[in-house]
Amino acid sequence: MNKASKSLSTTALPPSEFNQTVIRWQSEHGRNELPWQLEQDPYHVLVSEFMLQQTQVATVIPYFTRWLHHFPTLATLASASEDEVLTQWQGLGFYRRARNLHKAAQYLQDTYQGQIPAQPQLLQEVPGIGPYTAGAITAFAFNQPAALVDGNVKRVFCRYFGIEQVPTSTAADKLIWQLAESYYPEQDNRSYAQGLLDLGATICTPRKPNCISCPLRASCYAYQQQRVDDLPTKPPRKTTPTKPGHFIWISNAKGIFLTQRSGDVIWPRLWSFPEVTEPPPNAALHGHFKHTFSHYKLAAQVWQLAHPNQLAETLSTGLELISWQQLKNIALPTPIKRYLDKHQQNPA
DNA sequence: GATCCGTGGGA
DNA sequence: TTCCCAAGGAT
Repeated sequence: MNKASKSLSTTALPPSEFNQTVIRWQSEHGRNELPWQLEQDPYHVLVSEFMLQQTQVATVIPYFTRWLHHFPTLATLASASEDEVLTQWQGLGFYRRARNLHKAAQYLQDTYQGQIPAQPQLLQEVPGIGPYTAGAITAFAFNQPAALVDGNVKRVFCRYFGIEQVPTSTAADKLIWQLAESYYPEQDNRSYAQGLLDLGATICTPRKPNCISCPLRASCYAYQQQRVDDLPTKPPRKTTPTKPGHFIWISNAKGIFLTQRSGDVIWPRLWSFPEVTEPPPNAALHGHFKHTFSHYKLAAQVWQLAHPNQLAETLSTGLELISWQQLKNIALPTPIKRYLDKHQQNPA
């Protein structure tokens, strides 16, 4: 017995009873009609898993539906342009996921003739697929045995097994993955994996879990010890800084001058007002907006200039005049899109 | 190991 | 208003 497992719950069910309990509960109370569950198409699972990375189901659903309409197959996605991909992703956030999904489709076309492998170690070679997504695709697309650990699994396991370490720590991550490897079933892993996620999303929630409806409560460490509100252990919270930002508004009757951002900044490869480090001299304030990211807040000021040549030499990227009509066909960050919607009526 | 990367909804 | 956090991965 290793050090980590010594302090774990001694009332936990053995794997076979645990996973059968989860499977039975899933068939009765789990989610079985999500859009990516309707047809057992590995491409649908692939797309959904990329979109669901750090993003809630309700947010993903409309994006997923539109995506399949626009890119119905892996081949259509692989042959699409990056701009087209980003336009379909705009507003969903974490835009690297979109570029990774695009690269993944091309990789799968080139390497496997468009077939998605059913083995986690092969899947992890695919751009944008890490340990969780590899297990998820194996389970959900192919109903094959594999472990998977996401935020739901971490929360359920921390409570059920009495894991005290902060779930984002390396120690907890290693322990939870070891448990996940020990507990998945050889048969019916799709229902088991879905059941774990469903439990975490609908019963074993971060706040006010509905323990009375949980099929695992009788053998759950946190429930028995009345420590459901203590586990998983909260990490120390950090304050997010507020950063100033300066954007430039240059418009005329035809359209507005925008720039496509570089690939290694926030909003990579999306279009926005040109951004500068300092307000330009003699510029009038056109407006302002605030926006909250995952790790900082942006307090933006938008400065108005009459002509693009007032700015050209201070910018690293080129300006393009985007017609007012074309705005709906390019990928815009949400606050830029919002600002444009607000000011486009009187664009002067 | 720590940081970066979006956005929206709920309490 | 503020804070939390969601089917994580890459660097």
